[in-house]
Amino acid sequence: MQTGDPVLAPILRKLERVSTLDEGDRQSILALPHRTTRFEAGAHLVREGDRVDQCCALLSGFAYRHKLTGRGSRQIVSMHLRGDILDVHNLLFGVADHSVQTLTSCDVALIPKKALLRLIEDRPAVAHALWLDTLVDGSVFREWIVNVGRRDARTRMAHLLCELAVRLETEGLGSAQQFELPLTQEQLADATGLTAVHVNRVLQSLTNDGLITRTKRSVTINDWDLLAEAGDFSPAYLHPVVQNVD
Amino acid sequence: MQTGDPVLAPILRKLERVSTLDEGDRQSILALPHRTTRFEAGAHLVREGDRVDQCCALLSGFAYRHKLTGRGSRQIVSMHLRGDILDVHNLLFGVADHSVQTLTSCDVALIPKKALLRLIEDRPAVAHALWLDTLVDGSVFREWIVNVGRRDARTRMAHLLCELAVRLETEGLGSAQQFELPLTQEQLADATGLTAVHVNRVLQSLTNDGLITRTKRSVTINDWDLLAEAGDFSPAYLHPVVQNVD
DNA sequence: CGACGTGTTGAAGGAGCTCAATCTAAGTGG
DNA sequence: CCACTTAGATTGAGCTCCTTCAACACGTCG
Repeated sequence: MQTGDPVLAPILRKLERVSTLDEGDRQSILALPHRTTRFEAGAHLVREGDRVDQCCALLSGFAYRHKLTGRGSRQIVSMHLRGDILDVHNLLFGVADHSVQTLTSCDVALIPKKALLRLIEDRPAVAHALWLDTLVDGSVFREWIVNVGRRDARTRMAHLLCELAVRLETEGLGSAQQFELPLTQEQLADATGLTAVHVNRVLQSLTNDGLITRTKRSVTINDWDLLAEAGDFSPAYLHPVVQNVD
Repeated sequence: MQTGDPVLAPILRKLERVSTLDEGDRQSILALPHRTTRFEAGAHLVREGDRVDQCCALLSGFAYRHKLTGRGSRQIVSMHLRGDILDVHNLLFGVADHSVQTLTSCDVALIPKKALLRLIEDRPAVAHALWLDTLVDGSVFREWIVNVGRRDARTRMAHLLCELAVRLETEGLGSAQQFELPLTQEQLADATGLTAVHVNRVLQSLTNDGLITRTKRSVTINDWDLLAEAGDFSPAYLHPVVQNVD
């Protein structure tokens, strides 16, 4: 992140990766009223069932969304990093249907719902960009359904690592070769629908096969092609760039 | 479905369940240019990788979206019935990131992408409604991740049955007690991340416990509360009604 | 130091898978 | 109307991937 950037620049950059905005659109996004708050790791930004009247956008750190089953187990449904808007849905829904929690300490911009709704009315291109953003979200959700539904544990884990690597690199937070993985094995388990114990074994399997190297929370991908192959990963579902929408 | 309805009425009804439209919005939706086509069961409406320049909306019958893994297994990521727009995402993405296939024979309205894009520009309320529709889609995807990731086979199956029952009833296609289930056990397996054999056993388990009764492809839910309990089901994620968005 | 969160390891059990056979219902053609 | 085919449902048996439980290791932080 360049210093001197406007506070909301990461959000703008994220939107501009998938959408085209003009100068007026850009200015009105950067000028959104907001309150920047630092949250500690593990803080709840939104709880399932909350009435929400502001929108959270991640300026730094990592967060995730999750749901609890009635039996008490937890499923992480998405991971988020800098630039991600965490709850556009809450903008239009009244009540949160899932929780959002920080993974690391995070800087979060809290934007009043009304200001965003006004922006959407005034700036169709921004509305369009936000919509596209939720569509990309949807695409990632679909891939996650496939991942937990139809891939075995090792493949699932490799897939998740690949996704994180690509997204981190896209956002300029490390190379696809080497990045910080701020998830505990328990959290990795909740993201992959496994148990922490099995995550541990699967990580060992990937490590022993030389696909990755781990030191604490840092992951090195030794051979991208091999890991992508092991994870049945192809990045199209991330819709990383603007596509031709004639 | 009332006879004499405009052809696109089911789509309008669906949108109006989650959003508020005025008379002009309504008219412009109903006046969308389109071609109505009948597809046989099992027809591909969209294939992963296709360039798409029209949008499919279901007027009758059942369809589903799915992705294939590199290992050849299939995961159904969502079910669709009358009134559902099957590929809004393709409206904004250039290339389909998953396939859409009919389950039964279907009447499908094919709407040119350009017409829809123009509608979105001209009618902010319609754009808003379509966006909300994709947000509801997203919410359902999240619940499916939870279902496949964290619930055991029996619970998963019961959950899917509950979802279908609620959605069918909402759309006026049968009561929540009794409805047609047009999925083979193989397709149910692909929707739940199980195998057809195990789906069979789980259905037997639900039947033997008296929760449901099956005859061919028709399902009767004997005790809604019990099935919902067995399926860890609560319908909030379907966002069935307009919520207060002040 | 002790407590706690996280990672690691082992052993045992089970939920769900695989494979393969059988059954049923609904065509389809003669 | 019957022989034949075929898609789907059902059943059994064996196996395996992943879970569960429980112990221990390690680092950090009060």
